Amino acid sequence: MLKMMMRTNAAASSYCSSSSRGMPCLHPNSTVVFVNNYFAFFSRSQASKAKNSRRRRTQIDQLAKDFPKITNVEDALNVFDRMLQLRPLPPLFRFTQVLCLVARLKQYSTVISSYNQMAVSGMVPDVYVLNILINCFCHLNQMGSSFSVLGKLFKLGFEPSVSTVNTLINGFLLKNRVVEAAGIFNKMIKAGNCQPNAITFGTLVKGLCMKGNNGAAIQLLRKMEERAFKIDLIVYNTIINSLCKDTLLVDALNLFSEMISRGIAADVRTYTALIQGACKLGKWKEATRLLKEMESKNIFPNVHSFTVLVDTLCKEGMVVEAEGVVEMMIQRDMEPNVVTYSSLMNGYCLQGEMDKAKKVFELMLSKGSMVNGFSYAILINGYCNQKKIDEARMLFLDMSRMGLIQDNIICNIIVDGFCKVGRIQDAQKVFFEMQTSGQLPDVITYTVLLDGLCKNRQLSKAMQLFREMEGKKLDIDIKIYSILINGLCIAGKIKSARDLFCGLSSKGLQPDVVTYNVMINGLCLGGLTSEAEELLIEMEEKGCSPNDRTYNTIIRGLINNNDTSRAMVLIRQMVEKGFSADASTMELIVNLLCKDEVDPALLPLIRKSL
DNA sequence: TTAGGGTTAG
Repeated sequence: MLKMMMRTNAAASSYCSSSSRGMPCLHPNSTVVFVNNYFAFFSRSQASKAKNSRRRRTQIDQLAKDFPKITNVEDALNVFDRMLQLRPLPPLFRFTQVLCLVARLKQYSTVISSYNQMAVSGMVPDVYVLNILINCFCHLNQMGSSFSVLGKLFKLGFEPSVSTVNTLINGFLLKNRVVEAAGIFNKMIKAGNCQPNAITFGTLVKGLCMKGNNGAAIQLLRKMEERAFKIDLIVYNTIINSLCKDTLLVDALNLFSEMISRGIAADVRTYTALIQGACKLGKWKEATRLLKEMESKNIFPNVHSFTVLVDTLCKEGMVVEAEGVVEMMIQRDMEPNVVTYSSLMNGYCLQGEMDKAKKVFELMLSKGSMVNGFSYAILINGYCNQKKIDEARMLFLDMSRMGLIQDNIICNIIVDGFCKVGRIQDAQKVFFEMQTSGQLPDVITYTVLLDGLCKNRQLSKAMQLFREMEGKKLDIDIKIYSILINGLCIAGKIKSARDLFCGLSSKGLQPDVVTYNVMINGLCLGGLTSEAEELLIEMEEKGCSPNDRTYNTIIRGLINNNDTSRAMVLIRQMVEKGFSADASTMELIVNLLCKDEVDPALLPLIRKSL
């Protein structure tokens, strides 16, 4: 394990530092070393040669036999080290096999450091090895290094294969860099010596799905059909999964039927995606039907499938049922993984059952290396939502000790947590620490802090932050303007809020229901209830439907401004639309009833609204 | 021996 960690730490940087000098980390005289080794080997006696050759072949054969048994990085590296000690070295493809195994285990840095060891031993890479390296750098988000390897590929006199291009396209898509991915694809077509294959299209389908563009993904699938490319299970699964995530279960089931009618058998991933789609829509009967159908086809749910069930049940508030699924897994000798437990923990957090959530977290800790950044984020978020910021902060600090990265998502959670309890200085401290540690705040960090400053009546600091956002050319959307309009309203600057609201269309932005709600609230706070009512009419005319929050805000505004009769009209409207009074509106209505300020004829209506 | 598919957090 220690050996593996040392390799991983030395990994990518080793390649990059040398490649930045224009010389990737291959041994400078690798061919010479290889030839010297070769001749040194042949200079031995013939008898010794035959004996050694037999022994070496046996050793390599034994190592090759071990390959399928390798399920972890330690074993892979063990085999790799034994191979490196053999003289002469085993053929390159044996090393490539090990690199593949490690890459499949997602230990990309380890692949790179192992490659560097091969280079030091004098091995010259071929296209396969270089493609594996490019793939690893892509997964490590080091596209620059990927292109350095591509340069090396040319230098060695190779041509990029279709796999090289597919790997680079996938690398860009992994990072949402669709334009660059499309650029490589177009170059590939233009150059003509490397034609796209089914995997190229499969990769592009995945890219479109990642962007939520299911329609375009299906169109590409149809183009594949026109060009007689084989459409396999992976392409179908990619689109079915994307449709299910977007709760388009009917479309997913249609594609599923098409797939089956073409003789492509579904697998556990297909069914898992469909079950998730059904669960997300609360169609539990459909989920059960799919579960029975898959088992009737001898396709059995695995840890992923059960985890999807646990997650969706928890998000539907059915934590007891989710517990049952975890118990069922254990009964079936299926070990729940970090995602299963984290999902269950999230379920408890959503219910505010922090003690139970903490117990799951402790259970995970007791199982060794089961806790990851996600687990921390879920628990920290749970504590923040319960306004238990000190518990959240302790966990946040604990992450560094555990060697876990406090990424933007976690920092944003903790900044928000501090803001929600009014500890703006602590929130700002995390915000500044992010900048000094190189974990640059993103648009969500800014949004969270801006909201915190506004709600804690620190308007000048909020405006300063907003200007910083503009200066950094962050994508300032309608949510951010809603926060700012709300801040101005809370500070009593209704005119400024109204000016900002009226200027939205000139910025190409449309107010949404939240923007209308905060502006209506501001107008009510300023006693401008007639204008608030006009805005209610305007929003409906512009196709933005008011919600229960809109009605509650305006009704409270009218009551607070002693316009009981208009409040009653809007209570009627609210009830007719199926909305009801929230706790604070209810309190105001009850006060009115106590003061006999309500027409008794309206009592049945009020009862309905409560 | 290389490239495309499923689960958790703001």
